[in-house]
Amino acid sequence: MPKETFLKLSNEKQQKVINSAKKEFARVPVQEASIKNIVEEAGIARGSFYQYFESKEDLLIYIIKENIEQLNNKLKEEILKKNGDIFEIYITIYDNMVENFVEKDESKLYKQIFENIKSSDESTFNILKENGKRIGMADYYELIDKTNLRIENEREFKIVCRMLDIITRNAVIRNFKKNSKEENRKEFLEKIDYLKYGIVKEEKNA
Amino acid sequence: MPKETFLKLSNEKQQKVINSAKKEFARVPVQEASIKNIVEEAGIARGSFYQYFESKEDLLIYIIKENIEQLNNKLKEEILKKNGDIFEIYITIYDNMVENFVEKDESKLYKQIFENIKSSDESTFNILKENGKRIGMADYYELIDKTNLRIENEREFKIVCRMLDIITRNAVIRNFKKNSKEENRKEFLEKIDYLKYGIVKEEKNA
DNA sequence: TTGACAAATGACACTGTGTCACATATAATG
DNA sequence: CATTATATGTGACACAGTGTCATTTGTCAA
Repeated sequence: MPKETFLKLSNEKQQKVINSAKKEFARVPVQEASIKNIVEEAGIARGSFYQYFESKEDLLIYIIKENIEQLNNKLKEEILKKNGDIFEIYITIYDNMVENFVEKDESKLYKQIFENIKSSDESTFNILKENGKRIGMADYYELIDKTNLRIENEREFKIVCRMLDIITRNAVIRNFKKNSKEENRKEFLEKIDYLKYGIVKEEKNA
Repeated sequence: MPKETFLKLSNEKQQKVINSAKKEFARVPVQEASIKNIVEEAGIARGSFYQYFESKEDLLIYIIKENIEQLNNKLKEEILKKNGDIFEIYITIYDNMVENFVEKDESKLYKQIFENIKSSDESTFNILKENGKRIGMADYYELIDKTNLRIENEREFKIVCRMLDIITRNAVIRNFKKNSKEENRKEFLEKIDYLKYGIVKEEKNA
């Protein structure tokens, strides 16, 4: 979180800093982003930056946090509407992510963020984990209808969620590269279909 | 590739550079690795580094290249033994990767490399793509027995391969974090099982 | 008006980068 | 062997960016 010094600033000045930062974070991955560029563009002194934020990561998180939280809230609602169908839930997550991150003005900013998520990050918004709780399907165990699923316990549920997570994340990221939104969505649905019914034709013990 | 200046060096001196570099690349991700540390540890002048290599990435690729190529050759052989069973092939890839990268002395070096692969990298060894050809299952289309698979054409085959790729890569990476090799392998096999037979119990049109 | 506290500033010391003119080896030639 | 040519090694240099901190500037209450 920004220090209170920043929050006390006039909206106008805050916005100037935020905008410069968005521009810089859209240009290169966080690690390469330069505080120098941000302060120069915003017209503030180098020292001020450190009076406002702990680090550039602190600033980036602040910038995207609201967006992510909005999305999470929307998703929570949507999830309830899906009557426990885990596949429909992940399709909803996919659609909302594409809508929120790929099709917006800030697409370039999110392109940088998404494309630089490490394979080893289990949560897509790992960057937000310092908030305490990470967003994970695992919390929704009770909500999911497992009647017709080969899921016997919470451990198996988590494994399935991890698979769906990375397949979904990967499918979303494809949208930042290839531009045919329809083609990408079709491919994602095919992947979900494979996950549902398997790649093998015959029934397991046929 | 290193410049020929480097290749002309005595084995001893080459090794000194390689070892310092390995140490540095095991410490931090490539982007953070410092050429200063490498030259200081190796006892060569700063200018010499640039006479030997284009960049630190150039050096890193040189270091891991042999290892990767060895693994690839071994895998090519193994793949032929699997009689076109794509799932057995991916299990072989998994086992070989774990053996080659996780259980070796250079485990820390590969931990840095693997954990910092970006989600957007389609090929696990994207870093090697400048060699021209990337390693991809897609090339093995003809080799795979598709009799009992829900794969009608090359496009669908590629989709399946991409799913298997990221699930496998992710499972390998888990081994750098959690240490129970057995538990990780069991979980990977369960994922493959889900991919084969589906998460849903009933047959598709049941 | 003064004093006290908060905020802003940019010079400073650091760390690391890539380059280049020069020094030093090594090989080739008469 | 001396001389020239060529390849290799070197570290000082100019840059670019970092985080800090003593000092200046602004604000508001007494």
